[in-house]
Amino acid sequence: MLRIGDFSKLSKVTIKALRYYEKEGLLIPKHVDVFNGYRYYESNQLLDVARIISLKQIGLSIDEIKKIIIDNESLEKILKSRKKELEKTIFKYSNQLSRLNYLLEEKDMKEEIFEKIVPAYYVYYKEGVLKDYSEASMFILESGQECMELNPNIKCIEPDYCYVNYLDGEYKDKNIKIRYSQAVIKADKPFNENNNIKFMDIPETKCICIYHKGSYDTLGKSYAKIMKYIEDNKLEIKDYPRECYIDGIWNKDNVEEWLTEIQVPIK
Amino acid sequence: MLRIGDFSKLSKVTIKALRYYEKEGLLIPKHVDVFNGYRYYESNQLLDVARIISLKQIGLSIDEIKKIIIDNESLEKILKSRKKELEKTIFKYSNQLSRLNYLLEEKDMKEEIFEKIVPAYYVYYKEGVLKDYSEASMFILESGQECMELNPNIKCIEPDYCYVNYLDGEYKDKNIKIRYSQAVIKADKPFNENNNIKFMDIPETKCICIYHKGSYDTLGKSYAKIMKYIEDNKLEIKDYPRECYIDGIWNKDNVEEWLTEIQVPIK
DNA sequence: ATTGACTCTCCTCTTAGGGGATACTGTATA
DNA sequence: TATACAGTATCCCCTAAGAGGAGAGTCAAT
Repeated sequence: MLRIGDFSKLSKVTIKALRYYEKEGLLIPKHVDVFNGYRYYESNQLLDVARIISLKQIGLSIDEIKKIIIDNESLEKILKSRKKELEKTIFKYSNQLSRLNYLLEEKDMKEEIFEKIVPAYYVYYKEGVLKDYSEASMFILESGQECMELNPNIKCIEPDYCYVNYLDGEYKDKNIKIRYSQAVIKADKPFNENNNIKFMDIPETKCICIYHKGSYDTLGKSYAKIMKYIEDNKLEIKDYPRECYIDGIWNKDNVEEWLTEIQVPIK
Repeated sequence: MLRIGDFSKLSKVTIKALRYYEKEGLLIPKHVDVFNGYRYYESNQLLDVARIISLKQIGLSIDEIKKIIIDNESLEKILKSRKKELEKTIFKYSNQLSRLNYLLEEKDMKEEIFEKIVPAYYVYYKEGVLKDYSEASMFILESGQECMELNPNIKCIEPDYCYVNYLDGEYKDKNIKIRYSQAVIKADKPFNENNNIKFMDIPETKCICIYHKGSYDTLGKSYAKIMKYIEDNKLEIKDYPRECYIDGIWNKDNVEEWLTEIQVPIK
């Protein structure tokens, strides 16, 4: 019979861990002295501790190991679920590494691009063609008015979520095909549509995002950055980028304070 | 000014997290109402939260992010150290996956092989050639006696650690070249050696291990298992396997209870 | 005035033990 | 035989990054 210290040295498992495994019911010493509480292990319990260590070394949690050893659950089932989890984990960390390398390669190392999951929304939208960018704000304003006339009781969500998609495949500065969308609160009855104003559900989407501060003249730079990022990290674009307006002429006089977010939906 | 709920929706960061970041000094709301404690954020703080999220998404801890944002430490330094850590992490999980796949491929899925770090020891050893395996126990016994005669005050470590290496490159059942080693407590003066008994330090070693229960006749099966494991997981053997004796004829009458551990040093 | 949605602080919980305090035991030495 | 010291026991606090919930206060609309 071995006292805990010797058993610990033989098994190379710390005394703390052995006591913890006992508490969890994973490894009960063969004998515990009634008077002084000393734990006594038998050398063949090294087999039991080896099993625990082996399972730990493929990354199973104590709870999972308990399921296997105590509740006699199917090892295969647990291993398969662990495998899936492990593959996900490795994918996650590979992603992180890729982003990290991207950052280290950039000279300025601007850590401003991030990922988020944009929830599902219900939006009205209007498409149109602009002669040039200066018409954009008017287009947006008119879309809102037209929708309100059509549906006087409609309400935008709060906080606001509205964005523009550029529907041309390439960059243009004339005859720009545009779609303006604004998230609204769904009502019991469907809203009225017309030739211009339509409604649709947009699903939850994972997006790569960047905030753009200041004038819209330099938006192109932010687009370029985010596109380079997506390319470098081998991500796949799933839909038109969304240009979301947060602060602008409507609430900030100083153009330096305008804030726009570009969201690129990815797979 | 945005209340925490709206700021949370805009940034897609939970309220709990926002409060936590404030507590950590990472993101202080622009204004806190003195009377009711309400936090008010400005929309341009979305840029700050984006930076935090971006750094979190390459796996930096809050403490590391604090170093960057609050203490203004070199981003490059932190990113590089994170990169090293990340590469280690990915290696670790890839290892786990490889072991997991090994287990899933085996029909019986015996999770009995494990890895451990065997500490450094100081050992005496004796080499010799056995006519066949039946001579082994005698060889071991005589080694011990010879060493004791040479060094009457020598003491083995407790618990015992002793093992045999088979020095032939291939399997043999006659004229087996063997080395028996036993860990002892180092003394102030070096011990006496002779032509048979030598001393050496063995360094700390990472080993793949398996316990073998029962008669030595079936040790070959355990060797085969562990070697297949090492091959399947593409590990590199660094030294002769150690056959460590834990329980045997000296303390257990029943051969079924004999316990032996095979340790294969790897890189 | 009331209701319901928001917000506040404070508390506990999560993993797998590690570190340390304090008290008791067992054994070897003087 | 007394003592020193190494080993063991239990108990409590700590980890990271919030999540979950309790209980109380606050805001805006009806």
